[in-house]
Amino acid sequence: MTAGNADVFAALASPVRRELTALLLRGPRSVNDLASHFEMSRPSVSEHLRVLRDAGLVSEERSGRRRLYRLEAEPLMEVSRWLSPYERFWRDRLAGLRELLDEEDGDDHEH
Amino acid sequence: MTAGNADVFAALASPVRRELTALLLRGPRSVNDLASHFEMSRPSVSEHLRVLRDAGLVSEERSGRRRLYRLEAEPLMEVSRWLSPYERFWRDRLAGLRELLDEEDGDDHEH
DNA sequence: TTGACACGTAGGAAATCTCCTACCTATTGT
DNA sequence: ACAATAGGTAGGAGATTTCCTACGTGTCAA
Repeated sequence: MTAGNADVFAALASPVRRELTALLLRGPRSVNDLASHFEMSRPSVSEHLRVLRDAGLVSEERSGRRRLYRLEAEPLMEVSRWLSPYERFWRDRLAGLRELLDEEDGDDHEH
Repeated sequence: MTAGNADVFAALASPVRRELTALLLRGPRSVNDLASHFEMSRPSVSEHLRVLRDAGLVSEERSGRRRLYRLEAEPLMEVSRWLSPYERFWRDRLAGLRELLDEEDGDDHEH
């Protein structure tokens, strides 16, 4: 029961929390370690970690007087599964664009 | 300059807005069409569309007195790019797990 | 045992989000 | 021209987020 109820997208909506997950990608870290990368107070970082934990994105392991936070894969896989129909969508879009560029030599393209 | 400044993750944080993008995956739709799928008032849907637009996730095309909203691929590709290092991460996790299951026949597994 | 350390929680202020009901403009059909 | 349609905007209420400073608890080291 590691809890994975709360909204993963909402958890990832905060840049701070995305930064936290990026740090945890390199391996488990303690709260102070994580907090040292931010201007924010340590308790605020703790609160962000709580949100990530409620979304199941991280788990904590008590190790002495420290707690190691560890990234969990499942919710991220969920995001990936959510994304996949859109992936198909943009592949079609790009295929269409490429087709158009191949047959015409138009010169009125943005980007 | 279709605008893509605002935070894509924040835009996708709302279930309503994810539902809107899902609807738009099937093709461009007018605001009333979209709004008919929700309990919410039409102006509220308009506001959600504005958030999606600010994130570049949708664009609008004026067609007579209606406006067709259309899903845009780029911000979703951005999400996919953000996700890819994590994809590698969970592949490693799953590989490690499989390895472990192959060599041991342990019986003390959660989940 | 006692002080220092690591961390969570409480409570609150300020900002932001989400929804509403008016209300306004633009376009279409008659 | 006029009524109906489509949809954006204003302003505001209530909920939620995000940050802070205290403060409490558990653990280690001397």
